[in-house]
Amino acid sequence: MLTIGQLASYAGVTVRTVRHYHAKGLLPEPERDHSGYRRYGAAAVVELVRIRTLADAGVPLSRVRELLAADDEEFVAAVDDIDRRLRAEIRERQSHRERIAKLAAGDSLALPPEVVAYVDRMRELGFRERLVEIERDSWILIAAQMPEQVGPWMAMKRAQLEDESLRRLYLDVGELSDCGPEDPRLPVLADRVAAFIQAAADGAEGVEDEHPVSEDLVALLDAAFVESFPGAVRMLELLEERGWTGWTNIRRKTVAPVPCEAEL
Amino acid sequence: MLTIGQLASYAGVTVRTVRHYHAKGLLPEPERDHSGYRRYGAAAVVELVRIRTLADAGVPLSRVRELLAADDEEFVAAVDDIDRRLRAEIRERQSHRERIAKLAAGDSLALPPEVVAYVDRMRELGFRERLVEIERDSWILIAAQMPEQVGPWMAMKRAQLEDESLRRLYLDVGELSDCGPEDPRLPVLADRVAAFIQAAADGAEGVEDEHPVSEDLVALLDAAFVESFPGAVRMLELLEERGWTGWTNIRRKTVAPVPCEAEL
DNA sequence: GCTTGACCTTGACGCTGGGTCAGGGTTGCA
DNA sequence: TGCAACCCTGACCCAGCGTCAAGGTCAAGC
Repeated sequence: MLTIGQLASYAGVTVRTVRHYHAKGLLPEPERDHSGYRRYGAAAVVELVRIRTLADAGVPLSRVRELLAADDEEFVAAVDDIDRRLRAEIRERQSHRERIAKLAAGDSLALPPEVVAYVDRMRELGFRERLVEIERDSWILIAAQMPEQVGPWMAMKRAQLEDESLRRLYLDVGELSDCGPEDPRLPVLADRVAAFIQAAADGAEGVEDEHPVSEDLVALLDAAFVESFPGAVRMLELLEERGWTGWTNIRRKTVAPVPCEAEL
Repeated sequence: MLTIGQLASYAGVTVRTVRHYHAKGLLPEPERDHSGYRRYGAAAVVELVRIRTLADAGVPLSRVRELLAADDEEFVAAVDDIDRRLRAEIRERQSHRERIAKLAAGDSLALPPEVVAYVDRMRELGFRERLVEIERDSWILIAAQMPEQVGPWMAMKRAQLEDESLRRLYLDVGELSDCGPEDPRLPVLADRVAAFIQAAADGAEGVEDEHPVSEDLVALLDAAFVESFPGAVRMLELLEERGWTGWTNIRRKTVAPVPCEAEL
């Protein structure tokens, strides 16, 4: 008669494993001797080896019992199923390998390469670091929501960067990073932004947005802007005074009807 | 300000996942509002997307924090490490696929093909099913302990099967499957076995065992024999009377010196 | 007879990455 | 005012054991 340790060593597994198989009902609990020790016969070794043969071939323990009792046809069907699972797991790891290799190859985290090029160009052109960061983070958010739009949109942005006057305006927006809410540069900047938007709007009257972005995303990007710049809230107020609302997607303010006292 | 559900949906994960990341310290716990709800800013979405980017590339959560904070060099080293793990996992599944395919191709469980051929031949020759089974189980045990020995040894056993007189003896051993301990066929069979072993021993005087088997394994195989046949114990006794001990590996009995009364 | 070390016993927690209740409070809209 | 849709914490669940804790048992050596 064998003790659990002997059984385990014959089958090349640990004692814990044997007990685990008992608990799972894979291997029947044997008789106990007078002191409560489990005592096994040779047949238990055979059973255990058969279980390990399946387990070592990637069969989940939950299916081992079924396979041990299966006839040929059931066995082949079950094996088919398990093989499918194995292939799926392999494909998964392979796609993981590809993704992680791309990350290591220099993609900044969560950023498509076009965006990396864009923020690099911003740095070259001397944009304030804070502005570059908010831009990068914004694109992380955009890429997460609508990855297919990033490519064409990015091309447009890059072109804007190379436009002298626009770039100068945008460079100055970077000064927001050290403007408090009362900074005298804010109204000046708001004027320039409003003028630019007005010109753009005039030039594109009736033209739909090229890059339709959900309200939610716009709100999120505006929030990111506000979180990043201390002067951002004041800037939004100044733009409202000038008839514009929002930042990410600046629009003409629709004048909300002020309720008359009579209506209250 | 975002609720946890909004944050989760921006990042394409479940609420449970966000809370899990809080618990693991991957994502900092945000402020709570007056009713205890978590309130997130846009920066949290960015962080969460970055975490998911790594997780989706197969980075274990336990290493995500490290990678988010890593410089380029550390990042590449960590990625190398993770890629190694992924490759190892892929190799593992591939070997699982091969093994399970072999099992489905007809290998009886845990049996090398030579052994399958051997037990099939036993059935063809009309051996008792019980004997075939104990033979098969014995080979499962042997293959588990010393797989490399199975091939050559099996060749020898197959040759023995084709030896007329030996086969007849072995066929009759199969009758043990319905012999009680007092069956009159037992002494006759024991005589025949003893005679055969004697002859074999005479022919191989001084020759070492071709197939050295550990004492433990021999004991295990003997135990399997005893478990399978009700008459096995009696058979062993009869062989002892004839000067032999054991079954799997029958040897001349070394006569233990009987203690004289004077010595007690 | 006593000690020591190697076994054995049950019970419980740990790992991964969340899923899925349970039992309760909050918010927002009709 | 009610209802659906959120939110909260706490807890158990999956696989396949590893590992510790706290205690009982066995064989051997002194």
